[in-house]
Amino acid sequence: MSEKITIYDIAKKLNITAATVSRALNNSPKIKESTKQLVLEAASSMNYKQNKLALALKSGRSNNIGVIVPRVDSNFFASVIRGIEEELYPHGYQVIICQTHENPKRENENLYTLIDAQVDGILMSVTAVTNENDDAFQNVLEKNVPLIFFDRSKQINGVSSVTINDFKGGYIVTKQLINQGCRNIAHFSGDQSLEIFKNRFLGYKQALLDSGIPFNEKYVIQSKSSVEAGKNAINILLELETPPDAIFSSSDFAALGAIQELRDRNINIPQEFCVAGFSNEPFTKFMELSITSVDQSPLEMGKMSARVFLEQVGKTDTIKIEKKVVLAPELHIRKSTSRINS
Amino acid sequence: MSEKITIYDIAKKLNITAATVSRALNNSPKIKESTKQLVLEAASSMNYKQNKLALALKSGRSNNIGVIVPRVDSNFFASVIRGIEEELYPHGYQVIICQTHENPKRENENLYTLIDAQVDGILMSVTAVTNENDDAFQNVLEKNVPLIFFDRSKQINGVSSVTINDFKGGYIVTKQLINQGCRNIAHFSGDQSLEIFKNRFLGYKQALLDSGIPFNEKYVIQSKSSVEAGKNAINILLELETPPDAIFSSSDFAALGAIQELRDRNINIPQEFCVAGFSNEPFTKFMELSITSVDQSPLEMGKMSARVFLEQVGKTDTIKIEKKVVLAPELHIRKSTSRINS
DNA sequence: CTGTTAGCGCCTTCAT
DNA sequence: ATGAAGGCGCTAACAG
Repeated sequence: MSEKITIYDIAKKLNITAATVSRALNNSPKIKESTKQLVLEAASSMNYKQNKLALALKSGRSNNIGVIVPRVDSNFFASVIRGIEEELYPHGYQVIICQTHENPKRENENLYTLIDAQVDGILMSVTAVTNENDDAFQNVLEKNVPLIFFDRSKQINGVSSVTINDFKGGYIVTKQLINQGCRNIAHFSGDQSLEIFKNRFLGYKQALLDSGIPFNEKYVIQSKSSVEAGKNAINILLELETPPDAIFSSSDFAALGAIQELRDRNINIPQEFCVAGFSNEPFTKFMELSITSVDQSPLEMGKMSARVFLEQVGKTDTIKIEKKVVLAPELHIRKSTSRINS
Repeated sequence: MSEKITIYDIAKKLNITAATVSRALNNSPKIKESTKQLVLEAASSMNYKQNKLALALKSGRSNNIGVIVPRVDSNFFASVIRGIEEELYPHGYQVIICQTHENPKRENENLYTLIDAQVDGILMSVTAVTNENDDAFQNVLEKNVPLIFFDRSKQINGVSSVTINDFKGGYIVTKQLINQGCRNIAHFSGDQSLEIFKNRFLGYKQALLDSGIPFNEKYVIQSKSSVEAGKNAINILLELETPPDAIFSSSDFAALGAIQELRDRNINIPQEFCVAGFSNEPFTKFMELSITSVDQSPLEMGKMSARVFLEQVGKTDTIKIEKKVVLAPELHIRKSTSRINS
């Protein structure tokens, strides 16, 4: 019952050859309509299933695409993956998930593993910008496997990317803080070797300049994306002789940490202190004191990455199609930075 | 440069045969140490990579396992997937993700697609309990592909599952509400054709009985897992002539909706009304009015499912190893049900 | 210890 | 319109 049945079994039953069966199944025009019917019926009655592995071996295409992310249990990455899967599903691609856990070595392994597995493309968010993985990326390109970066990208010739305009994101959120009357605006940044964090920072800086507010280096703190890190960071800032009156955090989690700490110190938000985050994590909306944040439209980012992949796949041209898609960030203004209505 | 190089290329270069190369690469004891070295060196210098597809075709094993979930962008499922990936990674398995979007038809397609793709196992959370997909499940079993349910399971002979004790979860959370002095405890349930929701409900009911509190059918409302659904549900309850003074919701999102609505009506939580949820979504902890919820240890559930798979894979015995792992739920008591400290 | 051969399941020229 | 034969890359008897 569970025996694998092949086109040879069908051929034998019909007293024809496997080649004919193959052609019939693939709807080749060279096959007589009558035999085509015969084959189709036999195939379904015998419960025939094409062996994708054999097909993949023969064609060199696996119909799998690999997705590499730092971790899958974050709302942002999970949403991107959802978008990718939804977009690729109708095209018959399966999505293979890899996690780096922010470890460049894992990233390296994942890249080689996916290539070994003969994926038809790799969509990924870069973990770090060491160049120790350059060989792995080169390997991907040499194998002519489409490589697409989303969100966290890396400058490599011939590689497409889908990102948001992080500079603008940083800019508009900072402007909002300024509009609320804040003048001593601090910034929690991530690892600035990653472009996304660098650009958010630059947007922040530019907004200050454009408003005639001097940039203060002491107001910029590099912190991890966690509640704990946010608490630590705000504590450092509050020790300054001129403590800030607002924070733009590159991470919603760090923003939350700051808020919790401020509250413990009975500092009124948003009246005395405004806080804004980045990523629009679900909880920012749900909080009683909802948190202003910049949305990165992860679902759309995933879908767009998938579309870029679909455009590139199969194109054997050595002329690399390098496509840079930049999505617009969207500021969600909430209570944590709304002095007007509070 | 990007040409695929095979064991034949290595063989040719070394004037030996491909079989020898294969054996050397696989560290066969029959190969002279010296030639083994030669082969290894040649392989690395020629940048040889094994073609997994050919291997898979030959062995019938793909080293891929399929994971089917309703959606990937929920903290619970994402965490389970993370657990699965982490556990299987050291064993060389890749994880293929499929989403059903709660659509039985998609579930059916996903099952067949994964079998077509020759996955070595399927780990899944069932979408619905129609029996329209019975053929698809049977197909999996006939192909002798290990099938493991996590969280949402389905009673099928020979299929293992990893779940939590939902009955107990419903029981302990209801007990907590009773301990806080609540006597008119309502329940938001999910689709009770799914065992998890049925069991949470039964636990709730039992807790009431054990405390001598009469069960009131009108207090049980079936609602979707969304903020909006929670609002609708609470509004219905508040119309009753004896409105409840507490809710145990099978969904954190619905619990949140209820809380928002209660707050709009200036009903004091937890003093006048207690609310508890289920799943321990991140936001339940982050809220200023943190929400009591039952943790399902999704990471552990994922790892455990993976381990059960690893135990079963390769066992060709027709004696099916049916293993039922039940994890303990953990109640996280927070402000929404804590009258003592507030 | 190494070479020869066959085959995993499918597709695709080349004949007929 | 169909059959025959070779090969995708690798492994596993079976020889020697």
